[in-house]
Amino acid sequence: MKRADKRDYLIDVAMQMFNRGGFRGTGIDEIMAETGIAKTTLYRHFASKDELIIAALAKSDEATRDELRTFVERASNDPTERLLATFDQLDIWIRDGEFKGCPFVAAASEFCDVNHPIFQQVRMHKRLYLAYFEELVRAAGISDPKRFAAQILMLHEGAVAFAHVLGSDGTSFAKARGAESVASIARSAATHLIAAAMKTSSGEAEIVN
Amino acid sequence: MKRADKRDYLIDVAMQMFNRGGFRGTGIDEIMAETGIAKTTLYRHFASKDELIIAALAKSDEATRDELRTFVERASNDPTERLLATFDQLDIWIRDGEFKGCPFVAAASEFCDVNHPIFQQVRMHKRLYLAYFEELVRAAGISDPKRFAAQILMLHEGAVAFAHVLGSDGTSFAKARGAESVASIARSAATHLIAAAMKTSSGEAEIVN
DNA sequence: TTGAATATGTACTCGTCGGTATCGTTTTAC
DNA sequence: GTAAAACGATACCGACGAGTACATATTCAA
Repeated sequence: MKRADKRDYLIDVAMQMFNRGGFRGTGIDEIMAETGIAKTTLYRHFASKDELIIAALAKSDEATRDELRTFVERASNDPTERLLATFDQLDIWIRDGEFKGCPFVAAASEFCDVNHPIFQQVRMHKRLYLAYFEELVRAAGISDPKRFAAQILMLHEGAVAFAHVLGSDGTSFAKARGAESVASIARSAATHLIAAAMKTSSGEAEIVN
Repeated sequence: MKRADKRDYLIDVAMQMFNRGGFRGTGIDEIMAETGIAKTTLYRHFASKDELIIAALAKSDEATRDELRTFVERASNDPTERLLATFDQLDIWIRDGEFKGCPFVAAASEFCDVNHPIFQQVRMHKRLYLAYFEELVRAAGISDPKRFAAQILMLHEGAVAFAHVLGSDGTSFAKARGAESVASIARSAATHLIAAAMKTSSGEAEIVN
């Protein structure tokens, strides 16, 4: 394995383990054991555990945003449908057996000092996510796209937290109510929000609460 | 200070510190230093740190649900207004300088094994929260209250995560857009959802996505 | 007042975890 | 083919954190 590949492999495995066991909860030694890469080598690639975490989050940020983007572009050409498609992708993520909530939110909880570089990394990720939503909202011709994008993001984050704690599959909620997934419930909420937003932006400016 | 009071004081201070510095991030020694209570005494009250955490979460669960309940009951008699009032209380919480995201969600991230008693405690808390929302939704005469309550809870959780990472005050979002708070944006979304739900439940059963 | 329960303080154990040092081996680049 | 860089293994360090032991002081009930 080439040097660069080794670095990438390290990042990938580490991210997976952080997801499963938390950031503070996953030790360097465990990452060593799992990857089969020596500690010395690890520390030649990353100056510290924190830097490994940051690198892992950075790569994950890129990857998830890319995936979302391509998923949305393939889903439809209609801007409104595209906005809704983000919930379909969310659904896939949540249903996937590895789902353990949003690792970025988890990182923000574990490294809760706002000035900590890891927290900053998380903030950057969410800003970019929000910016992408804003782009989609703008394309759909909805007024006050910043605000509406925030609402959509909230629905996403909420669905993730909900599914994480209450269980996406079976445990407590989903099973009780047919087979409707958490993400699809969020999607349905988004549908109503979009309908309402379309109505107000097509007519006169209207104040709703 | 009486024994029981000491226990309570311990729990309160610990919870505050967990909020600020995370659960794993806050050491027993720091709690000692902050409370002025000796380690021996602490361990006479709680068998382990985990039990202290569980006790702290349990008390916080009671307290927050009680606060919400009384806030809502004082806010209005109209069931719909009551549902919306939950967002006003959310607003107060988020704006409060101590806000660091939801400690329950943080706990679920840090103790991410689903069978861990701390995770279970978190799950229980969210179930109770959800049940209360369901109660409010039912009172408002909205159909499929379980589902709708889930949507409201998602909006809440989403607003909390959003404000935690992106900053409720100033940092990146709120300041840019006038003085509108994250919670009030979520509230506005809830308004639209309620309006849509009222419309469909007053007429014929209607399938919306 | 006296005895039992409870508190304090300090010092200690013991495991873990992040990070380093050393040294011999393998790979890569030219 | 050879030098330089990268890798692996193992042992190690220092810090910290959870939890205990123990000897002393304080409260409180009978």
